[in-house]
Amino acid sequence: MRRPAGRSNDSKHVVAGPRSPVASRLLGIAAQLFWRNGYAGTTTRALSETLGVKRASLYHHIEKKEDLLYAICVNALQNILSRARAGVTGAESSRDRVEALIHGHLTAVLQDKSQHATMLTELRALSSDRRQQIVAMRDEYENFVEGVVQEGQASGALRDDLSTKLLTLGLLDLLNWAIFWFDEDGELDAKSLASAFASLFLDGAKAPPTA
Amino acid sequence: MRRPAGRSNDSKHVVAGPRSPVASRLLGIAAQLFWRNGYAGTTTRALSETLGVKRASLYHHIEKKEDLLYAICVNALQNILSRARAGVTGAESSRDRVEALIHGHLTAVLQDKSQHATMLTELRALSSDRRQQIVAMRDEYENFVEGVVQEGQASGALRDDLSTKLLTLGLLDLLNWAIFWFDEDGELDAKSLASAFASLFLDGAKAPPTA
DNA sequence: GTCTATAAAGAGATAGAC
DNA sequence: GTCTATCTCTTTATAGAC
Repeated sequence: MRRPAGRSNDSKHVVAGPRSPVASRLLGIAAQLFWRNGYAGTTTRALSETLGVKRASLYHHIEKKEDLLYAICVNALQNILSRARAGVTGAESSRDRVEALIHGHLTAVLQDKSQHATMLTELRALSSDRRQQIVAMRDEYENFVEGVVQEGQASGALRDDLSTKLLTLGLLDLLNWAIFWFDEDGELDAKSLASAFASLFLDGAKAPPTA
Repeated sequence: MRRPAGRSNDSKHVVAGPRSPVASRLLGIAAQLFWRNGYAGTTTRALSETLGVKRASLYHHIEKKEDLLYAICVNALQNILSRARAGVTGAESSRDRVEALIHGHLTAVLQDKSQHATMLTELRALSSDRRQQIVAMRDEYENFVEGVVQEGQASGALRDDLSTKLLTLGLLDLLNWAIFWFDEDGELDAKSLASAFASLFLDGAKAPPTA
């Protein structure tokens, strides 16, 4: 788990690892604990106990704790980027593309809250080398979002009195941090939330003119 | 620093402590380190070195590391609640109240990013007793915001096809997480950002009808 | 692939002098 | 209010048997 995942064919290996029981559960468990207690606040003891193995057994699957954080970040970003791209590609109008982006982003992050939240908040704990790689992937995604917004402005679908950057950042704020309060067991499912937030972002919170 | 701050007159004591040099810098330094490295990732060694004293000297000012996190959370929430309340009180229309809330919230959190970011992301590291106190304060603030939104809907200023809760959560997402990318040395100052986000939230990102 | 045992370093916190 | 010195516990990680 030492090398960057890049976009090569072995990236799935980083994500799920060999099919053995512990390896397949490792990333998911780690993400849950990292999200709940933070990366530094999660001990290898807690990891091994949750997995049901002794501490030393962890080191058959990873070289060090940081490998888990790195794999989680790569995983989360690959996931959201591919989902958002897939959604946007199928859409026909600029407005549809923005809506597809919102749906893709929200369904991706809400389906795996722990991994995405960990990527968003614990990136700082990575070694400088790996952190730079993850930041580059994150920038790649943000540039993609910015491109969709930019195209929306150019086509006249989105307002252009606010800068592309600011619209993009506002949109990402709205989308990323729903992780903190979204309840998958609540009344609202991810798709409904996405529709509501698409309308909120595009049409605003103001009451429409009564005509 | 062991007892809850409540709203009593000694709350300033929790915030700034006695006027001695180290005590007055303690919370600010701690917030910066907690934000950069996380609470668990910040050692008392790092704290004391940044302050320029030996580690043992810290314990003249606090009983334990957690005291710092608790004081930062109390501080941040008192600050934002009083600013938002003050802004909203002066406004005349429902729309003005929403705009005042956005301005108050953003200027409060952007003026002290470290403390607010720490409160938002490191709350989990508090003891269960203190965490409950902070969550109660946070809920008090969120209820205040929800009240402003609710009143906006009742008065016809805000749309009511989306639930009060959802509008409130969307608004808080937009406002809270600007901490992550706002640059106080950048071109955009906090007031301009607040105006832009107020317009984005209320009017939406869609281009207005050309008519 | 998992285990017992242990190394080696780092953590939070305290005692008591000045 | 700060210091030196130290205690005690926990941490990540490794060695080597099974």
